[in-house]
Amino acid sequence: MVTKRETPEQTAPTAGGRPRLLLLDGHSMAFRAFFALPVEKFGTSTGQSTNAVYGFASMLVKLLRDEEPTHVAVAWDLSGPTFRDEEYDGYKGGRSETPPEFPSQVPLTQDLMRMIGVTNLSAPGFEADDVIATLAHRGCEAGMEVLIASGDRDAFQLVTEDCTVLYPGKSLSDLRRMDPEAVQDKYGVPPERYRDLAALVGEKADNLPGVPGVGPKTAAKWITKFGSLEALVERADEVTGKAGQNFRDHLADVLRNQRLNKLVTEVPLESDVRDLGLGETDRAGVDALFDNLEFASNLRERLYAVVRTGDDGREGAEDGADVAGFDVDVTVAETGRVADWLTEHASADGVTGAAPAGIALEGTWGQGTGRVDGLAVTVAGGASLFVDPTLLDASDNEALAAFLADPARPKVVHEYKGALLALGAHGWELGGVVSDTALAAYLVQPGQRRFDLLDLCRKYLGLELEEKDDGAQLSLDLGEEVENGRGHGLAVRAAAVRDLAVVLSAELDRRGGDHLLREVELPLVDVLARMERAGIAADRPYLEELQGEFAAAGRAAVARAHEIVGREFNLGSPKQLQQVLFEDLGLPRTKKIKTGYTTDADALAWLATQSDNELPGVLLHHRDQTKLRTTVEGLIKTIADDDRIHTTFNQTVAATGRLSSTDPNLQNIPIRTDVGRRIRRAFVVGPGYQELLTADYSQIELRIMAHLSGEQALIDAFNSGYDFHAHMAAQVFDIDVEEVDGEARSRIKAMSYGLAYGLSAYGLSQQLGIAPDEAKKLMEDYFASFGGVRDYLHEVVEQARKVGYTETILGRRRYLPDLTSDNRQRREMAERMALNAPIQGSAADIIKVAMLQVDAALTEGGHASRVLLQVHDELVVEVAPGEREAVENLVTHEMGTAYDLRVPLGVSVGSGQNWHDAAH
DNA sequence: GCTTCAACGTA
DNA sequence: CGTACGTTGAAGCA
Repeated sequence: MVTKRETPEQTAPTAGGRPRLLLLDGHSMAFRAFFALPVEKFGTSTGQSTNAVYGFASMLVKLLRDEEPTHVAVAWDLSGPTFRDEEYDGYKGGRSETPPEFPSQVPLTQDLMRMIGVTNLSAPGFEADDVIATLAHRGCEAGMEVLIASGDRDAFQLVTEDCTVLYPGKSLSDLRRMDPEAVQDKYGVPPERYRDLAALVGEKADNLPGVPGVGPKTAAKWITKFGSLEALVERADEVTGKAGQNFRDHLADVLRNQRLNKLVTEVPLESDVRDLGLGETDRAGVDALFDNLEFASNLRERLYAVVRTGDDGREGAEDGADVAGFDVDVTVAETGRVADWLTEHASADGVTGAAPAGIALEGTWGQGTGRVDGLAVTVAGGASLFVDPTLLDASDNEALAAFLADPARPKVVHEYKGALLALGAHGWELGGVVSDTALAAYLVQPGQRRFDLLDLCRKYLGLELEEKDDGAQLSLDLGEEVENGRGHGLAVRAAAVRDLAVVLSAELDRRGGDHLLREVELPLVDVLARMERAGIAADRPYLEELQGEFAAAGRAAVARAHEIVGREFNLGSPKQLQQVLFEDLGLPRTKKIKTGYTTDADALAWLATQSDNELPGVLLHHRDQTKLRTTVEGLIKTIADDDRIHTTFNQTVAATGRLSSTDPNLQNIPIRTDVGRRIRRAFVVGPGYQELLTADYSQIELRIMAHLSGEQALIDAFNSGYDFHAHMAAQVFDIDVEEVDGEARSRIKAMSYGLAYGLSAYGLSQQLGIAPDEAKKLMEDYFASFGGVRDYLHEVVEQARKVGYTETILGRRRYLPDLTSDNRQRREMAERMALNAPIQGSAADIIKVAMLQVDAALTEGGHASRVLLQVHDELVVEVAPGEREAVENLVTHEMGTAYDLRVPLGVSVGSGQNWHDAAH
């Protein structure tokens, strides 16, 4: 699939060919692009809208490819007044407001043009149209063929045999060629009379009213009859009817319009048309810009295919033709003939490395299970099979099962884990999956939160897939209507997945994430699917007991609070709470928030110290009890029929590479307080198993900091064998480890952990409840011993600012365009993200590798024990009878050897009948 | 019924 | 003025 691209030759006119000048009206085309593409679908993770830039670029690429111009320029309006404003102060008056998402995209588009090698032009006091008119004029005089891309109809007056206007139709890519004949056909007048027509009709967008009741038809009729507007004015008396009277009444407007709509062909410009040759593209610049804008490969590839980049034909360049067409020739095979179809199109003895088949499912999944309502397989060439699982006979079922499970027949799918769960519920296995387009897209752009197939198609294939009213059906919105029989939409999805996988794979290669996909994320999907399917056993009666207890305590707190205040109010409402605390009781104000003053736990604790009033304390207690009650209630709701809780692990949500857990979230079950910790007793070993085992990494993030920074003092602290934080404290305060008291140890512990988050001296002081000066002193003392850490953190941010992204030990990137933001708040936020991402992300890398190793070792050792949960630095394993010692050794070993750091990976394990007792 | 906000649980 | 998540109830809107 990787082919060398031919060197484009459009910058050197073929022998005897005329030079061809392409002129674009920047603002008008960018504005068209803005409205052609939904702004909410085109934006970066940091809020920069990109629809106009994307649309403009993709239109330009199409023009470069189709028209092969030798010279290109984009003319832009400047913000100041033009001579037209001086002539008519209502000029462009009643224009509706520019959408706020638009203006910031103009300089971005201009930057892109410059990097591509296209000249940007503008002239003070003139509009872009005038610049274009001037260049068009000079181009024609120089014997060039001129093309003008503009969304402004005034450009039609420039049309000649040598000068064609490309005017956008319904979509941006659909540019209509307006040559003299086309103008005549459309308006009934030749281009040189177009101004006359426009003057009569008026231009609403420019606040230039024309003759009431006169549209293009009447205007053309008059101009044809009289020959020109000039002649028409002279013989105005001869014009009959109401329209004629209106014309005479509005003659001044018409003449003004005609003066204003004349484009100036003598704008003073520094550049000569000869200087507008298409220059060389700054590939690194474009790459960086596209990364910042979070554009991906399809547009990039199409662009590089049509410009001069200096390194054309380099290996690894993707052949654009492979995806450009997206020719889906879907034939939905009759159900009942599955075996035949598979034999014909997806034969088992097909060559190794054959193009993968795309798989798409209609169905649902979650809670560790799922259901398949429809399945489509699309192979190279577009042939597709649609299967309704309820209509299969035994032989079909067998053939399909064999195909799906066969690791030798490669497949690509969107949301692999969902497919495993849904298919698994029907007894089908899925093997040979070589890519998951959602996972691949996540690794390309980890900042995105959603990876809809539709969105990805738009983004990476430039295809507008349209969701039909009836749900899963998709059609191609490329002016080409497709039939939407049952299964057709699914087959299109499967085809789209195939094409997407190719594009994303190329993109991932470029970003060095290929290894991460193939060796870590993709294999992990199967492990996660089995974890979700297994679930963790829950003790329902115990949870219900807790619920009753927390509810009663909550009710008591409510009663007490009402008693104190002397009236009833909703303790759960921050708004009512503010009323009671600050208005009724007149307690001192706390920190300001959007909706008034905060009533969070810190603030309530502070309030408790500010007066003798019991209320803050009661509120705090109520908060605790309510939080615990809702947590317990949420858990009870999710207990499945098998008395187990099946969470969903999301692999494409956290920007740093961590997993997240939802429905319910089992990664935030209380542990810090004694009361909260009791909830963990509800997670118990299930029938047929002996106990739960937990294994966690100790101080993994700090160990990663030691590894990445190379700070010897920190490395030594891990190798000392002493209590880590106490050892660190001893270093900082220059005392013996035995002399370190609890206070010193906890301060240093907070300092160490805070570092990885970009904690400030102020933040540290807040957390430790000490003066800012004291916190600052603490930081200085800390860095006096561990300066290498500070140097490393600075270096990480600097490097990220330079290249635009951070990287983990396995090469997982996080893009942070805000590092160069002018907005201080955004920039500093991005800096903290930059220093945290490699640390948190590397820890995520390590535990993912550990999960794969543990899982493989359990299988290899023939153990029935299984991993149930992952909580960022901890694994929860359900241990089968008689396997405890073996599993404990195995887990400790595999977690400890997941990655070779400069310090050992500390692992501690514990086991017990429930999650609480398995702690250590 | 939907979204936004404040609040709070975990690593 | 500390990173990364998900869930809840209240409030405001349609």
